[in-house]
Amino acid sequence: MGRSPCCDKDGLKKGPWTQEEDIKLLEYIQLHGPGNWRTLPKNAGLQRCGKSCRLRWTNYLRPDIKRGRFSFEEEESIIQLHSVMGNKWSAIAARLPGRTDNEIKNYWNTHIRKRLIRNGIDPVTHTPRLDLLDLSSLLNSTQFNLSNLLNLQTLVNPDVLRLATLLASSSNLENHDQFFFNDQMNAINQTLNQHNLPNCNSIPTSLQSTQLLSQDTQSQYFSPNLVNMNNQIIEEKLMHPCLPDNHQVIFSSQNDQFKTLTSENSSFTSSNIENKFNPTSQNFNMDSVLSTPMSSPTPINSSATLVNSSSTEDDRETYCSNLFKFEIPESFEFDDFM
DNA sequence: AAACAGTGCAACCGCTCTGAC
DNA sequence: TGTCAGAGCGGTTGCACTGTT
Repeated sequence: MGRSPCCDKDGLKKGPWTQEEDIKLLEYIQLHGPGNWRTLPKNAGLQRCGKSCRLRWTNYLRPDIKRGRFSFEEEESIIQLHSVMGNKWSAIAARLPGRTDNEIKNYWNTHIRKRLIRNGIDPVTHTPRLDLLDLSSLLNSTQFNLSNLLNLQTLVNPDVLRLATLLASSSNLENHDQFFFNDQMNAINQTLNQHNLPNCNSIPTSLQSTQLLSQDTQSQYFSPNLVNMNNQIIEEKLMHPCLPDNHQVIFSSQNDQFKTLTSENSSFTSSNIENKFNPTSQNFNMDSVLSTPMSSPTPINSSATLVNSSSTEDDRETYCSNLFKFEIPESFEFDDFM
């Protein structure tokens, strides 16, 4: 059973490639182009398996390969894409110019996966492991009674999420933090599911609540063009079980696309109503929601550490850990919030 | 300083899948 | 329909480097 090997392995070299071998392979491919890997080694004068040549080319010698450390943006993209695609490394690599599937896979296994685990996030499901979450400290706080909260099923969805939203927005989360915040939102929904509560996916909508956004802020988010474009884009109140009456959503009636808060370089559209409020949807982009400047009606401290693309491994670790530590100030009245 | 353990990464292996013929 | 080459994937190996004892 099984197919014959791609080439006769006897006498073929294995292990690290030498500079001479690289030059031979490069020169041959420059003349004839990549492909026909079975005959390539012989024609190029290489004592290598065709597959080895192909891997050497695709993973190292290709001119568009980007070497060096992954930037934070790349890392963030990998996590985001992995949450959607799983271990489809080539598909992920196709969206990261200059990076190979093997490189991404290695980086995932040696860095990202470990970091997610350390920070209580399941690297497979991308949902925080609630048993490890510091959110438990919040739930166990003297001002927070989970059982009381769970009895208020009509309020729990939008308001718990509003609380999380407030915490996040007041933390001035930047792009890096927002991605992990997205995972936390999933965890909250997971908690609701565990208690047989309706899963509320109204996070983007909650962020647009008129309770949270001043008129000025709203006009800042939604350009006049968006609103007045021949009445093709309208403001509409969607019927959603999680939404209080004053929650509003803006979407285009022309192409049935949801228009949400846009940051300077990202916007979120969705092709149908169902996806509009589903943060786990492939089309959902938490960045576009959370990266928008927002007023913070309840100043709450956060220990989230801002990290830029040149941050160190320790920095990333710090912000990952701190992201799960919502610090509730003494002055914060949970009863008032509820 | 030496031995050892841990880590990161390039490369490989064995297998499956896909598309062309 | 079967065969084959190429592509892709998960897992593993080997080695260099670094940190710890």
